[in-house]
This record gives sequence, structure tokens and C-alpha cells, in this order.
Amino acid sequence: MGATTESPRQRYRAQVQEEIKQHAWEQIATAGASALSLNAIAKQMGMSGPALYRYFANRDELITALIRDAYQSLADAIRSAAAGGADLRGLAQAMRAWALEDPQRYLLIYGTPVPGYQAPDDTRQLTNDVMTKLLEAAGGAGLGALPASPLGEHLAASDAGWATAYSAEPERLHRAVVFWTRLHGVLSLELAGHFSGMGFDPARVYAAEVEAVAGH
Amino acid sequence: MGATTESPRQRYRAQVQEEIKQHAWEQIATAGASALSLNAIAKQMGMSGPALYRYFANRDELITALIRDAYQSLADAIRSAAAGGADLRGLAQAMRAWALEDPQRYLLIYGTPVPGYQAPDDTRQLTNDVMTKLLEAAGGAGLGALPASPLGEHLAASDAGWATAYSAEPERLHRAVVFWTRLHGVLSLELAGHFSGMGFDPARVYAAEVEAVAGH
DNA sequence: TCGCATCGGTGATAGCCTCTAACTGTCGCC
DNA sequence: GGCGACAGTTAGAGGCTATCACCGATGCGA
Repeated sequence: MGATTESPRQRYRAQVQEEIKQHAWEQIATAGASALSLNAIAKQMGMSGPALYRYFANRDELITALIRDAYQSLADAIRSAAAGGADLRGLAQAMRAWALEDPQRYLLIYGTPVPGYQAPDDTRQLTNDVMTKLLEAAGGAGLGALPASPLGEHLAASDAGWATAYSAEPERLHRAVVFWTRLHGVLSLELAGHFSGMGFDPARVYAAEVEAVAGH
Repeated sequence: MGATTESPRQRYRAQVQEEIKQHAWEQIATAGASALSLNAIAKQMGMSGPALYRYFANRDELITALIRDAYQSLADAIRSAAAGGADLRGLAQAMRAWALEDPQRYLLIYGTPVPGYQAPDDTRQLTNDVMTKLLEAAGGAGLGALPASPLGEHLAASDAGWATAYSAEPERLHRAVVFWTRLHGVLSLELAGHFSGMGFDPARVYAAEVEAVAGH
């Protein structure tokens, strides 16, 4: 991808940064994001604590990089599913698979936010990528019309700057939003373990919500 | 409430514990649960760090107490709404109001869990209280039938030990589960700020989901 | 009423963490 | 070949959780 020829130093730097993030993901997967320790990562990599600060100015910057990667990974998963011709159902399954692959990665994006935290601008772009794929699929063939509702009118009237390409088709917007919120509802409760011990299969609840939106 | 007459010491102890939790909630509301510091609370209360450990054995125990209180508070909100004759719509509004009142309190229950954490047994009881109220309201008058679906059959077949009282009415179970997941979907995305900058009103999305389940 | 066990509070301390500062060695570009 | 930029080091400040040993007050039973 048109990278202006990298110096060996830049190369090395990028490699180490990647390795740091690798270790960070392992920590997060086993103990959650709040337990992430730069110090521990440094030790694992055989170097002393402060060395890490050459690569990430502070803990927040590392976490932000991880969030960025998580968004990127989700966007990729969605994009490749869409490229493979997946419809709304397909995207839903791709999202679920991606989430179950590493629950803490999903929760890093959609879980509890730190009150002050502001996501960097480029993650907005990645969110838009995901929403755009959703919007495209939300206009797919074989979808029945959504019942008219106040929400439909509200969405039609709202200035969805992020979805201007589809502002002429509020129906899509409506379906995409409902799709997103319902799937997230099931997924996040499942990942947080709130279904455990309730005796039913989260996959079936998820499938039912997919059908409710993707219609027949 | 039939408390076996309290000694002055127990009385004082309970008061201090309450005050600690009060400060803890303030910290959580402004900086999130992960930033909660026993040390800081002690200082705020004018005593030295280790003193707090007389009241809560460790950080986890304090957080567990807060989670318990959060469940209790939610259960109370739901119960009092139900006692006031609220139907499904009413419960939904009560839940949303309760969540918006203190987003981090909602997220303490339904947000990102620490991978190893096991909720204490009595919170299961409180969850059941909430679900029971939902189940009661899910059988209210004026509700159209849910379309038959694989999920309906699955729920009917699953041994929902937590809902034995309604095992003969799987329709209620179905509606309650869908109610819960859809509302949580909208609410958690709103609280996490994922709707910000999208140009529509979360309250309308929420209302639309309520109508979709509570029917007309 | 008195004695003493229990309880709440203290400072000291160990061990973790983030992050800064000053210093050293090394790599690679001109 | 030399120099500048960069990666790494140790030392250390300051914060945190948590434990320990030690006091002083409190309130209960005898």
C-alpha cells in the first residue's frame, strides 16, 4: 500500500509496536482492559518498564491504538463478509463470529466507556465504514417494508450527515439502526454472561432478532 | 423492618459503610468504576488509607457491594413502577429513567464485566425479581400475540428454572426476553455515547423498540 | 461500677503500578 | 568515518492495594 519506502528504523519500530499490541491483547483477553499493565508487557518482552514509553507515550495511547485496531478488525470482518455477497443475515453472523472470537475486543468498542474518553477522529471513519456496509445490506433484495412508525419519520427528518448517501432512502436508515441496536442488545448481554444459567441458547435469540429485521 | 436490635457499634459501622459507598458512587459517576480508589475515599472522609479495610476487606468487596446496591436500586425502581400499575411501556420508561439517572450505575451491572468475576448469589435473586416483574407485565392485557418462531419453541422447550412460575406461558417468556435485549441494546449504546453525532434522538429509537414489543 | 475484649484507627512497609529524568550505547544516514 | 537520532538502561517520584503491629476508646458482662 503505497508506503514511502521505510527506513530500517521505522521498520523495527513498527514491528515492536505490533508486538506490544499483541501482548496487550493477550492481557486484555484474560483479565480485561482495566488490568492492562505496560510494565508487565515490557517484562514479557524482556525489557525494562520505561522502554515501552518510546513506543506509546502512555497507557491511554496504547489503549487508543488497540481500540483503533479493534474497529479496523470489525470493519474488515464486515467488509469481507459483504464482499463475499453476504446479505443482512450474513453480516449478522459475521458480526457475532467476530465478537465471540474475542469478547473483550468487542467490549473494548461497545462496552463501558471511561466517562471522559473521546474516541479519535479516525475511528469515526471506521464506524462509518461499518454503518455504510450495514446500510448497503439494509437495502438488499427480498426485504419486506418496515411498518410505518414515528421512528421512521424521525430518521427521515434527521440530518444524518454520516449517511448522506442514503438520505433519500430513510427506510434503509431505519432498518440499519434497528439491526444494529437489536443485535448489540443480544450480543452484549451474551458476552457479559447475563444469559448464563437462564437455560436458553443465546445463538437462537440472536438468530430470532436477525430474522425479525431481515424478514422473510 | 424486623432488625434484631442493633448495638451502637453495629449502627456506627453501618453508617460508615454507607458513607463509603456514597463517596464511591461519586467517584464512579465521574471517572468510572475502574478509577475507584479506596485511598482517595479514605482521604475524602478524613481518615487514613488502611482504615477503610475495616469496613471492606478489599476493593472487590466494595465494588461487589455497589453492584448489589445497583441491582437493588433497579429492582426497586421496577417494582415501584409495577406497583403503580405500569404496563410494559411504563416499565420501559422506568428502566430508562433509572439508567439515565446514573449511567455508570447501569453500566456497573450491564457493562463490561471483569473476565473472572462471579456475581454473588443474592444478585441472582435480585435479577430474578426484575425478570419476574417483566414477566408479569409481559402477560398484560392488550398485547397482541407474538408471531410463532423457532425462538418461541426453543424458549418453551428450555428449562427456565428462573421462570418456573410462567413455564406454562412461554409466550410471556418470549416477550420478556425480547423486551429485555432490545431495550438494553438501545440503552447501552446510548449510555456509551455511540449515538452521539448521528443526528437522531435516542429516546425515539427507544420508544420505537418499546412499541415494537408492547404492540398496539 | 469496673475490667477487659473487641473494634476502629494509626503509621510503617512491601510490592505493584505509571510516568519522568538523566545517562549510555548503538545504528544508520550523509 | 563521524555525528545525530534513537533504543535502551537505572533511579526515582508519587500513586495505588493490602498487610502488619500497635494504640486508644468503647461498650458489654460480671
